[in-house]
Parts: sequence; structure tokens; C-alpha cells
Amino acid sequence: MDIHRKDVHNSNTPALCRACESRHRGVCGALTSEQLLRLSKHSSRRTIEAGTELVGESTKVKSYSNIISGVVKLSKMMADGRQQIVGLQFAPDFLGRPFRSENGVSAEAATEVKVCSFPKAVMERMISEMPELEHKLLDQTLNELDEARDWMLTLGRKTAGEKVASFLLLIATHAYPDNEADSVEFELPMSRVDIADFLGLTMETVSRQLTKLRKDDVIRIVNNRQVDVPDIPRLSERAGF
Amino acid sequence: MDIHRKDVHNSNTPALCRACESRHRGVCGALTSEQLLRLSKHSSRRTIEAGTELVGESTKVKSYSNIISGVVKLSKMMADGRQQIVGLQFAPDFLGRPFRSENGVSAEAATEVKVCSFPKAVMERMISEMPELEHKLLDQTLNELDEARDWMLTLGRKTAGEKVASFLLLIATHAYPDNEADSVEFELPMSRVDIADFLGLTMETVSRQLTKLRKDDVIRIVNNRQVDVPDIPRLSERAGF
DNA sequence: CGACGCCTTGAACGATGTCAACGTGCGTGG
DNA sequence: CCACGCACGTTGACATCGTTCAAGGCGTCG
Repeated sequence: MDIHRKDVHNSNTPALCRACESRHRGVCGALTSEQLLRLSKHSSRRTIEAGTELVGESTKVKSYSNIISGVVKLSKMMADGRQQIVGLQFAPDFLGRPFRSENGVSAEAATEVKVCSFPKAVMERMISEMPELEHKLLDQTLNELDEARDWMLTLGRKTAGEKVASFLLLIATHAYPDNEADSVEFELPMSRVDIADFLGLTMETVSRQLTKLRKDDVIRIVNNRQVDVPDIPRLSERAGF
Repeated sequence: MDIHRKDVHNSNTPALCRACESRHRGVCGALTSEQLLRLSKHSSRRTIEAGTELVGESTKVKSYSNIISGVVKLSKMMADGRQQIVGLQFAPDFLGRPFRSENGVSAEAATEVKVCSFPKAVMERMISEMPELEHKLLDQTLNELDEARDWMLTLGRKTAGEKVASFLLLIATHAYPDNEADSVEFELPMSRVDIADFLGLTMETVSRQLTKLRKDDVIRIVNNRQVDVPDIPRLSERAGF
């Protein structure tokens, strides 16, 4: 937090960044005030409403972004329309596929999302000049790879009930990364259809499994989006742990 | 190839590396002769027979490796024994999870495998000193992430028939990365059980789908391991493309 | 109030899993 | 060299889980 205070009094830190929740998180955390200044010359903050497509599956990428708040879903679609969500991104994740013009996934705002974007070229030049930046990027990418592989186990080997429980657990941990208590309540960042697309199930099966968890008193469903988990370890068991 | 010729006459290039098929591929491709020399002081080449565990799921990593030849399978297991293969690695992939003591996956030789290993500490010091090395690592990690996400679509949304076809296609492309022709023949690097664990199916279902592809003349099964694909585009269709 | 989006519930169906028998190739020991 | 056992794969009959299709509930907005 000392660094943060310093920034406040450091006239070099761009105004845009000084108030930014992610100034010291994600890739920006690797930058000095001077570097930040350079990047911020070209960056812009935007608020994007839920449902907006940020990046198309086969569109050229022209900019990168940092997620300031909200949830972004990454998905892939087959020719006949079958869809699979292949990842969720939260603040302060970096959004975009470096060193490739094509993307391979489409990114869509699941909730309202705030991002800070900069042009591809500027970002790539800075990456090549700053090992620290690339290191951060590698670190995030390795984490995403770990998460993707965890999810492959879920997709390939878990039952519908375990899948739904795993999903709730995932959201709970990401919504409150350092929650120590045994209970949480949170808002689901997406619809039943999206959850189904994330779990490789149908909407109906997701719905049935949620009511099953509710009837077994593992969760409380306040309304369609709001969920209480009184006993996280019990939910963990249901997820196959 | 000029670089390679130079190496042959360059007494600085370690003998171990001079004859190495991966000298100019993978992470080693990022190194100069001098750097290679430094790394090779601590590296050792080993041949590992099929079925040997290289890294345990929760064991501390003490070394990293480059795959020289063969196929390594990465897998995760649930408490009750259900298993999911979450990735296959081929030469010249880098094996090991940098910047983490725990692994999260276990690595096992699917075929006979040749690797070149070096101690964790040496590798990590070199990474921190050489941006080029870290760049290569980021590049490979991004590729693995892309592949993991492709596979999530396969696991979550494809039918058993499409899954098996996708698997054959994956092996075909990795066994012959730059095959231009419409036909291939190759040896499957793993058993039916392993294939099932990769596809999130049972061995029986894999077997049935393979015979179905054979009866439909999409593939020829020479013996349990040897497969001919006379018409790759036709196999692609079966895979959902 | 009606229409619409989103979700839930029910009933029937179908794809994949389970369980068990059988086949095939291969190495080992008689 | 054969007989046997064993590992691996195939095939069949049946069970099960998740999907499909269809109806209905609930909240919101015009």
C-alpha cells in the first residue's frame, strides 16, 4: 500500500491510472509510473453492458484489455451452433491473445464489464521491451492453463450433479478470492443457458441439479441469480472432492 | 540451417546438444551456444520406457525437461480413481510447471520417451536472466492453452463418434505436423483405456466407435495400434468440422 | 392485462455406461 | 512346439443418466 500512496503524490502517474482499482494488480502491477504513463497515452476506459461481444471467434484482434470489473466469458462454437464456454475471466485478468492475429475464442461480457483497452501494437512493443511485463503475462497464462485443465477433468469425468456443484464453487472462490468462512452468498454472473454451456450440459439438467441441491439443503436459491451456500465443505463434497 | 552448420564447427556448442534433434526447436532454440553450454553442464539425457511416471500429481518438481522424442500424457485423477488426460506433449515441448512447487498434473510416458532434463534452480535462474527464454515459454504456454480450450469443446459438446474422430485427427496432425496429403497412416501412441481417459469416455465406447469408423470405411485398423486414414477430410467431417 | 424472457418440471427417448462373455496376440514354462 | 495364462481389445445385453420435447410457472415491462 506504500507504493499506492507514493503514486497518489507522484505527478507522473496518469490520472486515469491513479484512480484505477487495478493499478497494482494484473499486468499493470508490473509497470512503473513512467511506463504506465506511456501506455496510458493510448489507453481508454470503457464500460460494456452485459451481453456485448468484445472479440469475435475469428476476428482480427486490434486491441488488448485489462478487466477492471465484471465477468467475461470466453467461448467456442461449432458450425451447427453447439457452444462451449472455455473460460471465465475476472478482474484483473488480461484479455486478448498475444502474438496471434486470430483469436480462436470469442469473448462476451457476462455481466456489465469495465475494461481498460490499448492498441495491439503499443502493447506488443512494450511487451518486447519489458521482461517484467512478459513475466506477468506468462504467469497469468500458466494460471489459465491450470484452470483449463481442472475444467477438463470436470467436463470429461464428473456427473451432472458434480458439475453444477463445481461451478458454484468456482464462482464462490472467484467472487470472494480470500473468503475464509464456511459460508458465502453471491450472485451468479450468468444465465442457466450459459452455465449449461460452461458445463457441457443442457439448461434443463442444470436447473434440475440446482433444485436437487436446494432440496438437499446444500444451497438456498434466493432468486434466479442469488445463491446462498451455508456450508462450503458440503458443497465441495458434492463437487467430487 | 546455417546456424546449425555454424554450431557443428563451434567448439562452444556442447557435444550433448550438437547431436540433439531439438537443438533449434523449443526452448533451446532461444539459446546461444554459450547459454547452451551453461545449461548443458547440468543437463542429462535419459530414455524413459512407456508407462513410467515422470512427475506425480502432487509431488514437488525438482527438474524440468525438454521432450526429444515420444509422447507424454498429462493427467488428473479424482479421489475415487476417475481419471482424465488433460494434455499430450510431443517433441520439442517443454515439460514442467515453472514458478510453482506443486504440479497439479501427473506426467507419464505414453510411448518410449527421450528427454533432456535440468535442475529446477538452474532453469529458473536462466529464465529470469533471459527474456528470450521466457518468451519461448510464453509462446508454448499460449499454444497449450489454445489446445486445452479446443479440447474443452470436444469434451463438453461432441458426441462419442466425434470425439474419437477428433482424437485420430489430433494424433495424425501431431505425428506428421506438415503433412499436406489427404491420407496418413500412423501408430496410436496409447491404449484404448488411455484414449477413453482423454476423451471422457469408456474403453468400450471408444472401441465401438473405432469399429464404426472402420465399417464405414473412414479408417482402416491394421492392428490395435496401427491406423490408416485414406481420406482426412472425411475424418474431419466425422469430427464435427 | 397480456406478452415475453427466463426458468422449472414432467414424460419419453436415446446415447453412453456397466457388466459379462468372448476373441486375439504374445510370452512363458512345460 | 504346444498349452496356458495374461493383457488388451471387441461385442452383446441391459441399465442409467442426461437429453429432448412439451407444458406450465414466475416476474417484468409495455
